[in-house]
Amino acid sequence: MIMNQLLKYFNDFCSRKGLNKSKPRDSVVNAFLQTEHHISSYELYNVLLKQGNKIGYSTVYRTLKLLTEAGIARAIELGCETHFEHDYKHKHHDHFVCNQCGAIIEFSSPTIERIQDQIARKFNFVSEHHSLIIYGLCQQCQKK
Amino acid sequence: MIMNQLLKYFNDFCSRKGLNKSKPRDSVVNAFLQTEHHISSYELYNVLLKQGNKIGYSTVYRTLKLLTEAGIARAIELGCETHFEHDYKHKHHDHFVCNQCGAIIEFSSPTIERIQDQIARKFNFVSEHHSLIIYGLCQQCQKK
DNA sequence: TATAAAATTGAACTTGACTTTCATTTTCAT
DNA sequence: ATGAAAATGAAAGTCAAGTTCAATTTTATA
Repeated sequence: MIMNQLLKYFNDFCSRKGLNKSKPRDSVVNAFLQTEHHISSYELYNVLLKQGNKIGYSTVYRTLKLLTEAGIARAIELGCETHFEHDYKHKHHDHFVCNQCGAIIEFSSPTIERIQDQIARKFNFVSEHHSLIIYGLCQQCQKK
Repeated sequence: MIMNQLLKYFNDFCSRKGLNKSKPRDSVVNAFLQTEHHISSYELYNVLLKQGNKIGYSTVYRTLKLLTEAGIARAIELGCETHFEHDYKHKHHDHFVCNQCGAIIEFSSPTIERIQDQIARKFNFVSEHHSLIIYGLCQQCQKK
């Protein structure tokens, strides 16, 4: 999806919520939409500072929360740290985490999704969402 | 496995590491071996206090780390809190977490394990361990 | 456009889990 | 028994997350 469309989508979402416009928030939204893959709130905050924005961490934090609420960002709990990635029209996926270099690699498997649903049903549990992280060694680190 | 055997196993582990014996540590080990399912370090600490033990949180924390190192306890990251469960000769399993009441329910599925290994291989990733948490509603909370 | 009410910001603070530090106490080999 | 080494636990330090509130910015209305 094109960034302008996402921007409009988010602005509409904010209007519906009765929120005012603000430059700091816009800069966070833009920076987030330009990220690839995962980013933590602190990482995004630092990206914004490096780009020369005058911004506080709270605004980054709050905007990421808004983006998540709007369905544009998706929060992933990695240990104690939350990472955010694009959600809108991106299908669910899971993650490999390299124990050596910390790389986070996405993957998705319809089979795993299906089996998880089966198991939840078997245990009379209603599955709402899930988190699967496979820890190990990425291709680069195996060579070393 | 019988508790006395686990105790011996742990004491041998400590001997090999050149650790001295200590009463506070023993009380933590005993309390942990008597738990069922998951417990956080603070929960275990409170159990010990309620039982009338004079103990500091650090000792509980350090002993759980030792137990994990020995392969008797297994650490599970649940959001920001680490829970510990019995590991020795207990097979790996995953968890449901109820979004309503917070209940943690164990399940295991050889199929899921197998497919995870397949996928890791497909992505040239060496799987060392994994964490799968399915969030949703437990049986009780569905009724409400 | 001017103004006042309402929303937003961001520095600082609070929280909660985890981890370390270090003076005191306990253990253990001699 | 005694002294070196290890263990303890109160207190302090981290780190990310979440909250507070005075100051600033935005917006609706005059």
